[in-house]
Amino acid sequence: MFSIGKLSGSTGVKVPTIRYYEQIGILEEPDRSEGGQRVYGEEAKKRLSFIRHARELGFSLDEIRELLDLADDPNQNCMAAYEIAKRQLIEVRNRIARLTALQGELQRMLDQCSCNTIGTCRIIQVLSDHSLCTSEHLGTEAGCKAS
Amino acid sequence: MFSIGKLSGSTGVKVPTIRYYEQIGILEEPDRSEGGQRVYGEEAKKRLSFIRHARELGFSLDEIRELLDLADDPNQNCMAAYEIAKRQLIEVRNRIARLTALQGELQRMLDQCSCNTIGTCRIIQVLSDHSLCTSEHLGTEAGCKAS
DNA sequence: TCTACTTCCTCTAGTCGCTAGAGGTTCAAG
DNA sequence: CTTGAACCTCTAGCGACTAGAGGAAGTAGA
Repeated sequence: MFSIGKLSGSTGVKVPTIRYYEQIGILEEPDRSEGGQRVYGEEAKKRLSFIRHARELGFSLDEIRELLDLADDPNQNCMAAYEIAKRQLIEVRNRIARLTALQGELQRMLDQCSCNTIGTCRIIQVLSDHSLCTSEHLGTEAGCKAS
Repeated sequence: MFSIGKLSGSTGVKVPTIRYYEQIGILEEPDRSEGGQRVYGEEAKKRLSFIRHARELGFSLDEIRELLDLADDPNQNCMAAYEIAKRQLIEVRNRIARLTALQGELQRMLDQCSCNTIGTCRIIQVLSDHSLCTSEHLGTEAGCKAS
């Protein structure tokens, strides 16, 4: 029996995130104390750990919802889980490929920069002119900075 | 002199995205036709191509704003641009490292799955129990599926 | 028991980089 | 002159949280 803070501490999932998971329905509504505060048991902890681990492995919350449904029914065939994981693996591979192309391009940019004035700066030049790039780095691999 | 549609076609940036860039101030407000429609010149096209290319290379719009400011002043020292690009390269390297760990873990999960029932499914087991993982895959590399 | 302090509650709004849609106007071709 | 595409503004939504306001509940020490 723990409070949301203890649950957070023991799983590494932040308190507002736990409440968010409850809100979107991937975590059950827990019992409440007399004063109305959330009280969790072991089952909730297991479920939250599962979610956290799956998030770390890059699964979306929708995929996790599916995986949790599967996990709740131990007699089902696990082909569906296999498919979800396989899709994720392919996704990860693609992202690695795109990022590797980016890495090469960035490295080349930096290598060629002699750090004089902006007017002659290779970095600015390359950004201005895609044709100066060697590889294709076309993936939309942008805007998802890890925190 | 082109309309927003032509600009979109020649740069590969979608029309609403161009308007969005204007709204957040990284693209100048263009002249307007008598009827009030946007009319762009070569300069806008160059700037938008720059933005697009930088986005492809994974820079955030804030970083692009900085890079554009730098590009506008050709006498400045390009150290600042170098730093921005270097930061980005480090970021990309980190993401590759995290994703590679994920990839390994997912692969291992799939390899061990014999596809019987959920009750014995290795995928579900691994997700339930982090200690079954070999490598550390702790990065928050989640939720940013490429489109 | 009182007090102080931490933790908890709900609610709303913001993050990033767009994307979608409503409801209306302008433009270009035939 | 008509048609239909492209344009306009505005608001709201996506995913997965994060931040903050304003207040209630729980807990540890005096």
